[in-house]
Amino acid sequence: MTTLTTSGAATRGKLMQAAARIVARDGLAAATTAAIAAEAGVAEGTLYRHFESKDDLLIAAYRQMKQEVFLNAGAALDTTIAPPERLKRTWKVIYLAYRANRDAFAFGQRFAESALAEREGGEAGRAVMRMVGDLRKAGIASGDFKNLPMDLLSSLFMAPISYLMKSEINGRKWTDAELDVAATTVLAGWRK
Amino acid sequence: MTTLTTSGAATRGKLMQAAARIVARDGLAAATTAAIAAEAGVAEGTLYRHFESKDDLLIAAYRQMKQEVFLNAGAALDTTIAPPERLKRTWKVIYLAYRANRDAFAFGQRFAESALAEREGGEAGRAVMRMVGDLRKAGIASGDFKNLPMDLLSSLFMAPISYLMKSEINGRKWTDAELDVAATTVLAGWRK
DNA sequence: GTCTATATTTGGATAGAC
DNA sequence: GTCTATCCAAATATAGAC
Repeated sequence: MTTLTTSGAATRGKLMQAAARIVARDGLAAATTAAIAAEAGVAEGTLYRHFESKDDLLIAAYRQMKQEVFLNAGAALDTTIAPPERLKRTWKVIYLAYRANRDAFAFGQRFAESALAEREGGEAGRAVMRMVGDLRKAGIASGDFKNLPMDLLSSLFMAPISYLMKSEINGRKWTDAELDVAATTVLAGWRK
Repeated sequence: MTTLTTSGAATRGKLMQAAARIVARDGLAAATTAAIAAEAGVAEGTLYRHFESKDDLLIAAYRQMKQEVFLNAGAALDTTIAPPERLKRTWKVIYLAYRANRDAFAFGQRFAESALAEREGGEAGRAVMRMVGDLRKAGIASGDFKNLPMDLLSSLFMAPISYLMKSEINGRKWTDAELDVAATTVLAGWRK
């Protein structure tokens, strides 16, 4: 069994959530150590018991968020469906995962455009690449997709997710039909 | 004729360029007043003779950059071409405009993800909207495009520009054929 | 592990000479 | 209009009691 001092791990999680929430709401510059600690309901000094620096905290929060979104989305997928339809469904599942957690998305966007992203190393993006790679392989084997490079397909896949979500954060709620247009557009790019 | 004290306007421009360059290279957090002044080759205090605050300087730089890219791109367009082909060419012209000035693009991305973007008000995006609106109208009139909302079309148009340019900044050079795939994908989304 | 100070640095912005 | 010098506030990180 674990020890009774489980509060440590809980505090770590609270700090990551607090940081993500502040970045999503008010931007990276607003995520000061004081603000993060206050939002998490702990003292400022406590932060340094769990992370070596503020940057380390943000990087950890980013990796965890990415993993959650893409692991959950990947698990919900039926690999027996034909690649074209599967591509569209995958696209939509990921979109809806972000919609269900806008803060995670907004945090990710802001983090990715910061200088911290370079320090992160790109490990967080690996889950995406694996998912795109699987889809691509299946679609080429079935003769449905063009044999295009992974990174191009990945860009065409993620780009509308990002742009449509940005609009949602600014108050635009896309209808299901509009999301279908976007998913179909992605498919058109991949299709032979 | 203008007066002889033309150096004022020149200094203003140097400050905006310096700020954009630093943000593009090292991120928003690196664009301190000290760093901007040093990069521009002027004293820190001089900045406040030309802008009320650092934020005002960044907002001015952002607006000017957006205007330049989209005015130049729009001017290069032949409105007699049929909408589908015109859409693809417009997409490519804007892409190449950003490629020719990666710093402008990187600066724009980082600025747009900062809290400053809210203060900017969205004026910078109006040039894009007008261009998309013109294209959309022509394509619907000719029966080539679906009657979809402006903001959806605009998102589908800009999204791959953004994602492909991000890759280029990380060292990936897209071939002309690959750019054509992206432009054709956008067209597929718009097309009836 | 968490808290309450506190040390130290750096940031944005201003004052006043030239 | 520009520079040098400086003020003041805020931010990261640490020390030490509980």
